[in-house]
Amino acid sequence: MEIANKISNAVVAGVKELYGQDIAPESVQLQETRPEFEGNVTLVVFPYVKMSRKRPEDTGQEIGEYLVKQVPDVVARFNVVKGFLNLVIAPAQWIGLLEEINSQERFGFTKPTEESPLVMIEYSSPNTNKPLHLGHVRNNLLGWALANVMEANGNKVVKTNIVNDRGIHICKSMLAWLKWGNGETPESSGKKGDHLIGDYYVAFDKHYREEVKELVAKGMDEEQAKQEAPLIKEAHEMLVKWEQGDPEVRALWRKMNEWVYAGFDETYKALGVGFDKIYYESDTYLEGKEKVEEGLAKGFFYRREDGSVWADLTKEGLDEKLLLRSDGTSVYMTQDIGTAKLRFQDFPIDKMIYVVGNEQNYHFQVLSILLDKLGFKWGKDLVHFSYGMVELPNGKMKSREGTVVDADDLISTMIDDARQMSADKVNKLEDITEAEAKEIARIVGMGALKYFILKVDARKNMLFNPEESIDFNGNTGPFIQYTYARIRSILRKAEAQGIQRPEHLPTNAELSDKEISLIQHLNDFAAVVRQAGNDYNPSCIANYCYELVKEYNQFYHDFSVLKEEDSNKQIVRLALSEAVSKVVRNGLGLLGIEVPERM
RNA sequence: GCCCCUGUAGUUCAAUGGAUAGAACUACGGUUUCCUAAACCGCCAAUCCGGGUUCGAUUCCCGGCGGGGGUACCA
Repeated sequence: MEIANKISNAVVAGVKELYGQDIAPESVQLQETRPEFEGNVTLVVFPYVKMSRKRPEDTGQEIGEYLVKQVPDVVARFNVVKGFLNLVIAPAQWIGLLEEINSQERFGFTKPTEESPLVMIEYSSPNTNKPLHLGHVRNNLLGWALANVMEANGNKVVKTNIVNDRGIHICKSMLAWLKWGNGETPESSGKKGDHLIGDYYVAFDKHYREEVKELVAKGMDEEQAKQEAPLIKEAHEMLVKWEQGDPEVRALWRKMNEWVYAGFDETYKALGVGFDKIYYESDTYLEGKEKVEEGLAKGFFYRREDGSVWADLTKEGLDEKLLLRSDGTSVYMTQDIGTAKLRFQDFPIDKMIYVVGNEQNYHFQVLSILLDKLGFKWGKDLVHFSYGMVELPNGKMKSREGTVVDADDLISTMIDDARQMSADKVNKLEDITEAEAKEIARIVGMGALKYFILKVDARKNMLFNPEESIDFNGNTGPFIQYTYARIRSILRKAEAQGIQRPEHLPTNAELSDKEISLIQHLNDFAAVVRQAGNDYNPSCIANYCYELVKEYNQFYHDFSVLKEEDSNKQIVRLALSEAVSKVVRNGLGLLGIEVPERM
């Protein structure tokens, strides 16, 4: 960055002196020089041809001459190809840059201060009637990664989760459990609590559909049958009892939710995600109603004849939106308003980020307007971090059709596969304990899963094929982890041999083009972290880590570190290796991917 | 119908408006006396179609076509 700044400023001065025009330093377009040309940094000169009124080649020549004259310690020499001015940077600059990268443990990160804005990130937000699936996994990994990225960009971050713990869906599970459960518990069955509840949800649906089918066979039309089926009526009665605070229903609800939470906690732990503050819908939905009444009193909303409450957003180019049903019960929007109220009471939020799938884009557009009207200062600029769906080869995941990829199954499969993979390797580590092997399999298996999901642009839908297991070779987490482990091995051996990297690198050390290019890429890390924060998109970090490691790997076969005779070169290579391992560790760390010291 | 997102090798993914659009997987062929072969190298292969803006468009704008999502008492 430092080098780019120096060049940018010099170009600004040059354009001023040569052509008498003022340009902004940020507008200067610099890029890495293509390997087929001599140079390290390339200035795109097309923007200046209008000012110079000369051919691109001549313009480049003039600017190049100016740079060599004015900043000789930075720009050693140059050449011009078409409209591209290729600059050769003085080697000492690169050494200085490498030294700087190595001197900072958290290179590229900005530390939050007391004055930093407080960003709250909501993610995960599960329903308590079924276990987590692959879609939730994407949500959780993105939420966690984004929280890390925001923090690395100098924000104070509060991670939060809103648990949808009430509603008709939970009543369905409860009812099924009462009818067919025979008192089954997680302990008695050996099932994880969330899976147990999920099974009863499925059981409800199965019996319910049978009932509907019977009614239809008797001549009732399908819509009516869906309303009239005894099971659904019973579930509704249970929901009413719940709302009335019926002790028995509430006790059962509490018990079964506890089972689910215990199950979720296991999954969260395996995924390596967590929260600073958890909200429950059962606590927030009444707050939402209150807030809506308040808005009604202030004239933001209106009540229809049937008693339902609406927001008219036609002026904003949207539709009218229901806020309270005619029977007075709350809807999704109401609950989100209530949750916002509690959150604002609990924290001085400057910015709110909701990690929620893109199927709810419209919902958040509306929520933003409503919160703004209701006086939440961050409402207008709330961020809906809208990520794409995970699709299966035959379409979307649908729990009713049994086409869901269960999170727990997927996690254990990945870890088992990683274990299998290392067992198959010819050169597997010998002096390894069982516990260590297990831990490595966990890190690698989870690394493969997390990277697979996080490398994809969050906004886009992505495809997961359950038939093909997630790869461990190529553009994958394990590939990066493996390189990291090898570098660590080199560093351990260097230390054992008493080879030390001095604080200041030898300024006269020679650098190859590839080494310079690697330093440039290391330096890019800071910009990538910033970009991830600005775009709310962690995927660029994943792809960056891959590129960096791939480049290092190519080196690895070209040069030796420990066997290099020239001590200056050896020290530089050691420093490079150390920098790569550090940047990769920090980069993957932002994504929630761990690195093994050996594998 | 209306609104939003999206379209890149056989497949899964990249590419601040910049030079010859990159990887990976798959197929085939090489490379271990050498810091961990979960590696490296080689080879085949793509911007949905038509306009526009620009010195320059996968990228921005308009129009088609294809895919996904949303659309007022589900969450």
